[in-house]
Amino acid sequence: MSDKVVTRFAPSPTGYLHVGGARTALFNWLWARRTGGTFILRIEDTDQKRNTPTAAKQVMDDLNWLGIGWDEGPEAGGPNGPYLQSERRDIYDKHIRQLLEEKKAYYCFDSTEDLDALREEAQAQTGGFAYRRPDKFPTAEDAEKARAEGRPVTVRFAVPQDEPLVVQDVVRGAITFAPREISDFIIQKSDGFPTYNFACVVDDRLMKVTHVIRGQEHLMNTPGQQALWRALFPDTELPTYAHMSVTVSDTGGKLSKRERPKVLREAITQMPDIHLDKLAQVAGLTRQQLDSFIAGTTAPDMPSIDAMAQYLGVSLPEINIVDFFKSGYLPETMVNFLALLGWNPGDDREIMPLPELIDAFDLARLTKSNSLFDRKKLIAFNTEHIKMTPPEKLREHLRDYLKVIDSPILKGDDELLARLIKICEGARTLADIERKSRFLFTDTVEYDAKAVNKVLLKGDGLAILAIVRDKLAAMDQFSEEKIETMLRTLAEEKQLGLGKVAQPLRVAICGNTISPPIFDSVQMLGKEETLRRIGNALEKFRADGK
RNA sequence: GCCCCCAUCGUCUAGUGGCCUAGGACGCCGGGUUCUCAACCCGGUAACAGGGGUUCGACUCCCCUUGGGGGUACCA
Repeated sequence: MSDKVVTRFAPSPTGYLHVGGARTALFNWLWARRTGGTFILRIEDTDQKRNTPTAAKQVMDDLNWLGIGWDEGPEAGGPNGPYLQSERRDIYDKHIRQLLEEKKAYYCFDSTEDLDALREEAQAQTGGFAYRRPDKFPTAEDAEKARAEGRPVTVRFAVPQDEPLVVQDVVRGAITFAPREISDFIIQKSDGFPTYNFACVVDDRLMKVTHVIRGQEHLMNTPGQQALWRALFPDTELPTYAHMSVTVSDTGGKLSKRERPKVLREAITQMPDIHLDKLAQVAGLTRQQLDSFIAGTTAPDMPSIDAMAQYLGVSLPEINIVDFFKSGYLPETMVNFLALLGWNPGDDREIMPLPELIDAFDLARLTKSNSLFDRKKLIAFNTEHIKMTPPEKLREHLRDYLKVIDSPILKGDDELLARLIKICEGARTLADIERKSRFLFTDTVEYDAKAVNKVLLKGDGLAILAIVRDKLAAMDQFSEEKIETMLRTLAEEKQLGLGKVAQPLRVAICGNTISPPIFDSVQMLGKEETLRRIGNALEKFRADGK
């Protein structure tokens, strides 16, 4: 088969794109790029209960941030659209009718309670459940009657029972399933929508998908889907399947969206003196909603969670792709890191720019076993990527980051951002740069008690600070070189390490012991503001200390 | 319960029967550099889950046990 490769990412739009989904999207995308093929984005919105109206947009935003663009799909269009399954109802209906006519599918009128009872019974007997196919299929008239009586009408696919179902998988080889293990599954729900297992097969065929790359959680669906494919499209070739390993969290269990609310809830429970009314207000929740969240019965939406975490100073594990964005990771880092979860180039390369990644990617090198998402290693990757990203590009990333967290540094122009990047060399995340430099853009200094105590109150930090103030005041040229010379000379004169001189000054101007190099920090703050802050500090802590 | 998948340092992994006294990366530990945080430099620690086979020879092949993961929906 020499046809062009076609892959697809088919998320159900239930919320933000999380790392697992991003990895699936990435592998499909990489394979399409590697082979010069097509990458399709298809939105699987067949569950009316679960879909939120903005979720598809959120997923697309996240993919775009990662740089994973689709050749066909929503917004991009394409010859095999529409790409929202909710807009393809007539297509599914047609194929359902075909199966019904060919007696390859049949109507069912069971209620939820009926099915529960059947399952319970099967559980007790054999341990496995397979829907018992009726000897005679209900007719269309029967279905009409049932509908009129208000009973639920679904359609099930009659899974062929004559031979074992063998799935050929790129990563796992041949996997054999006994046909009786595969139940006659529902292909059309009582609300008329197709189920995932059905829509997926129809669309993969109609969209000419050649490679289905997805998580291991879909492995058990595959024999049924393949049987359906053969029933629907005899004499056509099945796509190639690759079931990737799953990624689990390093905080314990499964990498799940529920982790963030969980961590926050635990943090709240452990804080003895929290003003809960204030917290509710910060989160934009009623007190009742907050109590319900703390009790573990509900989880508020993401902005509320974020707001509370920020207010309480709790850092939550990043799960969604936007979380990583907001934590100051570069998209290049995420792509590189995610690619290496369940795949490797076969040599010792790890930090790889995108073109290299694409060039090296190969489905044949997918890993079989599950992997843990190691945030420590992610940070190391980000540090490397920050180092190797060209300054202009990094500046764009920084500006995007500042926007998303709404930082006061946003006021700075390009030249200034470029300088911050330069003097914050070695930063691990964009958040490092922001945190360090923020003091340059705020009017008031928030003093960190520990830093003040250690650097200003203990020893003669204040005395040195006073001298530094006078020396700075006397300078007519306020360049970082002059400032450096002055501070070094002073340290030498006093027979002190530079730290003894620099640290009091640092705490005075930024409130803690962390900032960009002191000479740059002072110069950028400016003479007037630096002197003002030193003055404030002297006044405040001389009084306090005595 | 039943079905399916997986199993090398703490973590991600290389390894496709002899090249393995098991390699790399992150972490961790020790040392160096340093105005803070980082970054950087040098060194070190650490793994083939257990038991049976097959073979002249098993990390590599087979079986069992154990452990982990997934599925078992009118969710995808």
